[in-house]
Amino acid sequence: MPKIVTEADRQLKRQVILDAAAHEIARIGYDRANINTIAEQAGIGRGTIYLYFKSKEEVLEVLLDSVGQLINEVIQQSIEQHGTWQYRLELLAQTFMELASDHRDYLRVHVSALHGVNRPIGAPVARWLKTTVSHLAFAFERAAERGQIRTSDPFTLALLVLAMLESFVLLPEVLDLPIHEAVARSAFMAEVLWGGIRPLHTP
Amino acid sequence: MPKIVTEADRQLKRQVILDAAAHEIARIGYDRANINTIAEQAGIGRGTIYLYFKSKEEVLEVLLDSVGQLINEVIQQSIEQHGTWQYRLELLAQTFMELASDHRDYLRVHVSALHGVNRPIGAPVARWLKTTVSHLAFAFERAAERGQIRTSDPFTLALLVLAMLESFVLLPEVLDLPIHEAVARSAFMAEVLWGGIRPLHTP
Amino acid sequence: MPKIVTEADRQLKRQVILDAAAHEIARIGYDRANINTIAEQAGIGRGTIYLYFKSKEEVLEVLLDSVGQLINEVIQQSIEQHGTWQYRLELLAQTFMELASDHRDYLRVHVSALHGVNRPIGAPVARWLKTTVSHLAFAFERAAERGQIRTSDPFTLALLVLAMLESFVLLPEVLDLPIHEAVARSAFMAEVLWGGIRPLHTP
Amino acid sequence: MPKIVTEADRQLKRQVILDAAAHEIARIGYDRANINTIAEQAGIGRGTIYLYFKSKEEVLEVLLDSVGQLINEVIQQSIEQHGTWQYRLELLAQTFMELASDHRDYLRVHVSALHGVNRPIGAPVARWLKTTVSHLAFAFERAAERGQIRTSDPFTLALLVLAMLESFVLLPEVLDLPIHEAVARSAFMAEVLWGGIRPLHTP
DNA sequence: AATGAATGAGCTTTCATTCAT
DNA sequence: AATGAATGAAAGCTCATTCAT
Repeated sequence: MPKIVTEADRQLKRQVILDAAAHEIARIGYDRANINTIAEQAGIGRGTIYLYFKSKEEVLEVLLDSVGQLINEVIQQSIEQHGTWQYRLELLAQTFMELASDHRDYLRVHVSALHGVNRPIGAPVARWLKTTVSHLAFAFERAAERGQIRTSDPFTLALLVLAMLESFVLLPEVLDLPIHEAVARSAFMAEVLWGGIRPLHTP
Repeated sequence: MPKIVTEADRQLKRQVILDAAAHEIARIGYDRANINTIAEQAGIGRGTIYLYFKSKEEVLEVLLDSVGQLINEVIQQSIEQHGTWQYRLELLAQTFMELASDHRDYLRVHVSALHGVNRPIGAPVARWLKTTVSHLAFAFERAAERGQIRTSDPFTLALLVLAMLESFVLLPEVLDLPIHEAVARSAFMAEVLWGGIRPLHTP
Repeated sequence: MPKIVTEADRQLKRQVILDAAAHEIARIGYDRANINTIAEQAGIGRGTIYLYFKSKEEVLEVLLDSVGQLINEVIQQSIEQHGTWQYRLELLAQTFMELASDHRDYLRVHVSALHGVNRPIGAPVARWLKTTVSHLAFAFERAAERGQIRTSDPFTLALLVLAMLESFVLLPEVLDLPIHEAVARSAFMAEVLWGGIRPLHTP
Repeated sequence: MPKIVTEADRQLKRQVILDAAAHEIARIGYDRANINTIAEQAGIGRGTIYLYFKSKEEVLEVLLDSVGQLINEVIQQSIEQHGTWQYRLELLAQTFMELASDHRDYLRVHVSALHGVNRPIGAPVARWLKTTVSHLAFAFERAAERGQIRTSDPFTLALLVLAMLESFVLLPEVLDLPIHEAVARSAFMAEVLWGGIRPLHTP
């Protein structure tokens, strides 16, 4: 009888590989990240990676899709909340920061790919950006229609919000902040943003 | 008899090389950018590059320093203006957009290196960020002291402003805008930002 | 309780593996033939092959021995016939063609290994060639002594005959002939050959 | 000034590489032949080969085209001779043998590729075979029309002749003959062949 | 000063073979 | 007995850098 490997086992090992890959790519970038090193860090043989992924490129694609989904979920949950948009923005900033803290390597890879140059490999993240900006812009547009926020350009606003969020992933590295400090900063970010879009009559 | 090459000639050719390098790196990234292709685009021989730069890495370093200075000048000139901070922010956004439009390749390389992963090569841009954030934060702090703007965290505010500015390098890819449209978007950005930091008593 | 596997069962499964191997090797050659693909085509697991053969190399060896024996039998039966040598040659050509048609993959592998380069793996076929040429040469020598054919160099004649026969394995590929046409061609081959060695006084 | 390398220099070094490749491929076959070893035998660095050939596959293609041309020249010169066809066939056999002796590695590669299995890489030689068989068949057809030889199937006859010639590349390995002996054998081959196709009225 | 031919380290990927189940 | 997941040696190829000219 063959060794029995369930689909769950496969997914588990895929995750181990993805984690190792995220670590390496976050450290030295996709091009320099070495399949051999990734395998070592994943505690498996070099060839084993190719039983789980078609190529090095596919590892990155799955990685990016995975983190893209994570981010989308955070955004979705935040902006679908009941309550004021001030509150929603605070929540968005905070949960995004927590995500970045929990999955630091993944976020680094994501941001790196997003702002990275136009290699074919950047395409998936570019698509992600367009989609996510659109969703966010739509939410802003509805909010503006209802007088909950005030904006003349929901699309660009959405891009700005995403840019702010993603730039905060850089914070820990640049400022060497402990995590609770960074969370506090995210609150400030939400505050500035809210100031920029709140309806004039709000206090 | 050796050909006489003045320092000005050297600087000129260095610039030609840097332009070619910026083009290639903006296109496919530092790691994939090919010294041979860069030499061809610069119209010189492959080995000649090494008479002007120690290594491929040095080319990038000089490139990044160069664009870093360009950005600093734009920022400096904008925030040192006379007039309201609302005006200064508008000017900053606009001139930055013009810079991004005039030196698109350079800016792409800059943003890519800034958000890129932690390779040794990223260090120069990280230093640039710390310095520039500090300068900007200092200006915001002074402005806050004078009641020209309202902020509780000048440092983070500075980071937010830079994040907004740099995010606009993505605009062409995301929105496919003609340049005058993009400039208009920058005005919107300044508007939101100003809304977020203007003193409460301002109109 | 171990499954009981008789020697006959073993031989049967060995044959299945050999067939699959012949198919793959005939298609893309020994070096590129993939153990995994062979196993799939044989309808067994990858590791199972190693219960029946020591290595990939051994599979080829057995394959070559097997087809070598097949050919020898055809040759033996033809030249041991009663009747004129003209008849025997015709029969040889025809039955060889039928063999090539019935076991096309096996013959392709055989010819490929025979004319292939001097890898250790070619040794078995080289031995086969020496032996078979010798047998055929011996028969020609006896026939010459009895005046049934006329030749000054039975050994080289034997080599020529084998070369002609084997070259006909190329026929389908070169001429895209249907099988009965190819058989007709084999008759022509026998005719030319007979013309070259028949005693002068024969009609 | 760059190092000046003339086209003649290039061709010379290409030839050195081809010779080394022919040696290795004749020894262990195309698939096992190692670019590294070939480079070593050619006395150059590993990467240098790729300055002269696009890929390992191209090396083989050029190699095969080159030997194909050599063979074609020998055939052409022989069958265009004045004199009887008996003489032409003798000449053909002899000059072919000399070719095989002068360029043993090249001929081994040629024959190996010709009888090798249907890898994409075999296509060039298959084309060569079709063309060359056609040419030869055409010559035989004309000769038959003029009553110089007697054959009912020029095409198959041409294939037979080529098969005989190529089979003699195996001679050294099978018989371990010194070269003059091998040439003598080629005379025998021509003799048998001539016997098989000479017009009935010839002596 | 300028060149581009030459180099070899280092990369991704394949695949015969092993072995726990 | 049978399996297929796991392995790592080995291969082709790219490219930053050197250096003879």
